[in-house]
Amino acid sequence: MTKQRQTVLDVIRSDKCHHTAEEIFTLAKEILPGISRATVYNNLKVLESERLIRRITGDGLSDRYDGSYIPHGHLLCEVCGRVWDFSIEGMDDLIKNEIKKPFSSYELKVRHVCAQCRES
Amino acid sequence: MTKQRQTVLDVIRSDKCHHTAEEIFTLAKEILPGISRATVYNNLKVLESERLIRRITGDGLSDRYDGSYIPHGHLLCEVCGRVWDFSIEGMDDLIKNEIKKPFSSYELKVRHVCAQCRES
DNA sequence: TAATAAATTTAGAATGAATCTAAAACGGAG
DNA sequence: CTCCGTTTTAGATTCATTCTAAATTTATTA
Repeated sequence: MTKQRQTVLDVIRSDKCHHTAEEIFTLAKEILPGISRATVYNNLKVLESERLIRRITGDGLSDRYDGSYIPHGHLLCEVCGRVWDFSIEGMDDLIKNEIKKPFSSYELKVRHVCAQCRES
Repeated sequence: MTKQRQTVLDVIRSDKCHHTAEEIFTLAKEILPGISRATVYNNLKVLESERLIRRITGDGLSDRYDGSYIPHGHLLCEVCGRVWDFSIEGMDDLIKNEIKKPFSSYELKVRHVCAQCRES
């Protein structure tokens, strides 16, 4: 665990909101001014493979990163791209019953327009 | 409905498999050799907005397009990117009960490695 | 602690899917 | 047929992400 990797993890964990790689890069630079974009991307991959973070695919917008491991749904604003969590109890069983095969992960993404974007 | 738009729709509907934009472009060129990549992308957007097709976001790989409107889950191979359908009865109610807000669409994506990719 | 091997970092170049541009072609209403 | 808005086209552009190769850091072993 290098100081760069720890910083990336700290940034992701320091906020309920789910940041993009670019936002994480900007925030990490405030702590380690010399950090490179490639290092952020490298570490996002490593941390994801260690299951310390989870990538939320952006549906055309940038991907975002989630520091929580508890399975949950994502409510994605189609306009600004921000993501909120919601619980999805029983989803695991629903999937197991349907596909009857091993699977590595799943994601439930619900698209809407958030209150803030609806106003403007 | 131009002949280009009809061709794109025909290509998407002519196969159970869910093609990428590039594959649709290649297949459309066999029917209309002069068709341009931009036209394929334009029409994919138009057809999606008319709810005649649905975009399946590729999770890092290319997006794919689905000619079916019936809500269903997608089983995505992490290696080759191909997508299979499965049914998700009761999902609509599950989401409505959880988020209690209007939403425009949702997608359940399950990731695995398909039999073919597991072999090689 | 020194020597060596392995992993990580860095800046910038490269990739590739998707979008944009502006000019040309098309299509439908009258 | 004529006009005007829409669509098409080729190619340039964008932008997130990945790759590269050299330099640095970290870990291992002596």
